[in-house]
Amino acid sequence: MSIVLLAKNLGLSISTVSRALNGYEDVSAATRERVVLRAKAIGYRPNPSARRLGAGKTLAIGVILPATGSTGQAVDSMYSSLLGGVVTEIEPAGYHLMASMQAKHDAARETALFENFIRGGWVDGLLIVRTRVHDARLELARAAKTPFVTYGRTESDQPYAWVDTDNEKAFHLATTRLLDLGHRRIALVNGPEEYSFAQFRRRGYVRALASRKLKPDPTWMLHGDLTERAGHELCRSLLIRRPAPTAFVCATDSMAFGAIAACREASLSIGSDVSVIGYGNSSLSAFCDPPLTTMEHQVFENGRYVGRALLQLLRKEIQPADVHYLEPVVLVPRKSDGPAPQ
Amino acid sequence: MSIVLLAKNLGLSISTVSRALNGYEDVSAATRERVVLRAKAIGYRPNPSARRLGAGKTLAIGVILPATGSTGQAVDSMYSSLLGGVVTEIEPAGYHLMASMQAKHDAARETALFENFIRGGWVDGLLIVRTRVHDARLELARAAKTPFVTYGRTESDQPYAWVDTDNEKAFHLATTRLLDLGHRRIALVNGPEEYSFAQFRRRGYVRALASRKLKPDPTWMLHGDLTERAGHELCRSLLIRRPAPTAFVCATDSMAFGAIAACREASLSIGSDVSVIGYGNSSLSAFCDPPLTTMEHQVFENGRYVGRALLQLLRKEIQPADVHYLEPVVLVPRKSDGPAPQ
DNA sequence: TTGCTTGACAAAAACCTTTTTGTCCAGCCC
DNA sequence: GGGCTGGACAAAAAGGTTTTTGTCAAGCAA
Repeated sequence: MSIVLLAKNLGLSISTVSRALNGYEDVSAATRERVVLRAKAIGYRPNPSARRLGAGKTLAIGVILPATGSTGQAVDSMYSSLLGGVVTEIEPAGYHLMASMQAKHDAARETALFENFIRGGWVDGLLIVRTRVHDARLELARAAKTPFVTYGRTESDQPYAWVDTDNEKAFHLATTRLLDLGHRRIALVNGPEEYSFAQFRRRGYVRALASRKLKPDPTWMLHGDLTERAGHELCRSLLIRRPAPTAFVCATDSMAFGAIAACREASLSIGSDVSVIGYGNSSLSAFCDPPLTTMEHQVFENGRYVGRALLQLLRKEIQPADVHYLEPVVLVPRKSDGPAPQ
Repeated sequence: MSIVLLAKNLGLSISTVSRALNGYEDVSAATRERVVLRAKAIGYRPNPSARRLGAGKTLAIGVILPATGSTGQAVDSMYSSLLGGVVTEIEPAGYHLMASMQAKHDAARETALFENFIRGGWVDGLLIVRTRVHDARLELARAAKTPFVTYGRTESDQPYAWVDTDNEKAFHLATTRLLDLGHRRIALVNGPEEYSFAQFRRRGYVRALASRKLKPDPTWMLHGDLTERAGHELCRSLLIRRPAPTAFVCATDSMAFGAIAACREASLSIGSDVSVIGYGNSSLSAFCDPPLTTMEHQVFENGRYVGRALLQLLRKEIQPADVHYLEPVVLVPRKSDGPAPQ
């Protein structure tokens, strides 16, 4: 059921049918309606491949998800929500999501995948997630003139479109809360240093300490994978020091659960002997014991923002510099933190 | 950098260049090598859109992920691993993954998405996940002559390609373990009845009870979403009965965590007063308190199997009936279960 | 020599749109 | 009446491959 048949069926030319369906102005309202109705009636759907070739657009947005976990085979569930938001916005506009995955710490493959996506002409736009402090992907995308939005900021001398959560504010908030509870020995169980979110979080933590005239101790600011395992090990390594920390601010809920496990092994009571704050408000955080004090942000809504921004960039309605959305974060107080032990 | 330029550059015809790059036999080895080398040298990449139109293939595999969670915005993290496995296999073959998402309980949208994917010619093959007992998607895919592999089985009068975990065996195993520990009042905290995996799990549970001459009580076989919240509520509703269950077999680790929370609220000690077994061996299950006894299966590897099967189906090397892979499941004993209280 | 096969390459068709350019006619102004 | 404008549609080009069909010379048998 090609456009040729539809045109023949209507007694019109191919071009008129095409223009009618694509909303051009140089086709009369009566004709347009006739075309649209008949197309629907006989179930005509334009062939995406031909449409892509003809229009020079792929109608696809590319995203490469970073695999994490000890086996390098899992994906942070946060990205599911993010992509859900993106899809919600782009699908009504006829765009689809082309997803790939990238093993952990495999820079060569990462670049190859990226090159393939953008230079190979697979996608019209890109979503770049888990930005690094210095992120080569931006240069690649720019060189290929492929519009993109990053989820997370990075250091760049040129304007770029980004959506991010206020990591610095979040960790300032969490650390301040612990300070207010009387804690003075607060450890930071952070994500990998290379990622910019980790830098922002550290900055928030340091700023909060500094505002109380406390000097941050670098040996209490540790980095690791965003996993329970890493949280567990980092926390354990901190707990054997003397004096030991009385509180932990963790980069993710997963890390916090690992940290809690380590505290428990050290026979510390969570929420009284030691305080732990997570990040992400995972579905589990309300049901664990004790319920986890954590930071919530609206990942799905951020995804929608990203999707809208991508569409507008593709339509050249806005410039990359116009997309700077910093989402506020709220603290969800539960029971995993409490007054510092005296 | 089109194939025209490359051909001109080589002094060959377009067709010879195309056939050389695509491994046809009617081009001499010397010429082929020359073409491949030059293509690499000048960075020629075939335009995917043109290739798709020319060959009548999209080089894409479609998958529609089921959104879950109370907000309907999250995706079971299991699918990340599954898709990781799929991507690992199909990308070297030049295929990409086109992903969409589907809100919970939105049958109309589900069908529309599916129709669009297959009738609209967006993909060459499909991965159908979270199969229902009666699943209309199979008919749609068959009608459109789109090859597909299901993850999970379903009731169908025609052969179809499926990959599944041995849910029945898994729950037989878990239930038997609890029976061996002396439990007699074992509740099943299952997923939504419409999904076939829930049926298999119930069957395994029932079979295990029957093999000990125990009559399964339907009011102890509950269904709910695969979330902590649902696990929590279902378990709570069971605990207020008299006599109350002494053990819970749960459809996912998430449900198990919810169940554990409910038990704790009832002041029951997990692993002694009451036993809980999960499913999935989530990364958290080893770090919670007590560590969760659960069932492990190799989702990533299953994804690889799915990917390979899809490629072979697309190449018509095998028939759907040749793809019947039932993955065994292993129990990971930890501390959330123990001897029945007397 | 003729006719057939085969190997290696080339020409052209096909894939199905979108976009650009062209046509034609009615209406209008001077 | 000549020339211009604009509305509505049509013709043709463009997009870059793959696939089908065609060509031509070399090799070989009868």
